[in-house]
Amino acid sequence: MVEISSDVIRGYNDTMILFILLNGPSYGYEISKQIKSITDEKYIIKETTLYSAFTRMEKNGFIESFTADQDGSGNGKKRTYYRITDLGMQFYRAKCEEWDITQEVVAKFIRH
Amino acid sequence: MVEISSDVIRGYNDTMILFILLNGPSYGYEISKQIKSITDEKYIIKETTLYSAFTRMEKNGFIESFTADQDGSGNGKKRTYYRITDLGMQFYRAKCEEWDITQEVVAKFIRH
DNA sequence: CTGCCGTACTACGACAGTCGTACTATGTCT
DNA sequence: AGACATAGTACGACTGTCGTAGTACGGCAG
Repeated sequence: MVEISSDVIRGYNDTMILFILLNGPSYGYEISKQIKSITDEKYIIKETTLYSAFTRMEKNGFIESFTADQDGSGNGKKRTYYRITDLGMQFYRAKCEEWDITQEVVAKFIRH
Repeated sequence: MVEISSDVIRGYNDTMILFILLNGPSYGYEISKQIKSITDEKYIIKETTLYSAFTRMEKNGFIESFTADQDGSGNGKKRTYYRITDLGMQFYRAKCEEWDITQEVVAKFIRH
């Protein structure tokens, strides 16, 4: 099993998180599980990486946080949810474009 | 013009350098020019990044250095050349495989 | 003959993002 | 009672990249 090094994904963790948030607000644990399942467990984001990404992206205005109950039962258990902002959308789209170029560039140095 | 962020390429600078060295020994300045021309100036490696990559890769046993004249004239002007080692070859091949997976993984989070 | 550009580096410190480790706390399953 | 999943926070270390600066030589223009 080929491991993806963090130095490669670095700079795309934010993009992955924002992608999940395109489908509506979500929270840490759920997002990490989704990334895991989308990639067939090929990439598992570390908790610390994830939560520090939240802090950074909220500071940058790419996401907004709010707290809500775990279920609709109002039983008091809270979770921190995140929602993508317009600025976050813009950033996400820019990253997608950048990815195309990056792919092209790196491919020139790959030989099989 | 879309700029490639260093956080994306990070972890592939070494691979690029090794790719150049597949065609035989080379040295810093020449390698940087080749990367620039191969990528149509889409990616320009910083000098400091390049030379610190040399140090790191030599320590890791991926490359070997030797000094030689600038031209064949033996006029005393020296350059530091680098040659890829067997271990470097192995590393390069592993990185190529890793790239395939990475591409696949990241693509799942890109929407156009 | 002076200054600038291209070549070919080295040194040093700053910074950002990731990661290891550890800790808290609740609920459920066995 | 203890393990496991959930849902995080705190803190310090590490790595690779980058900005800045400085050295040194050769060639060419003005």
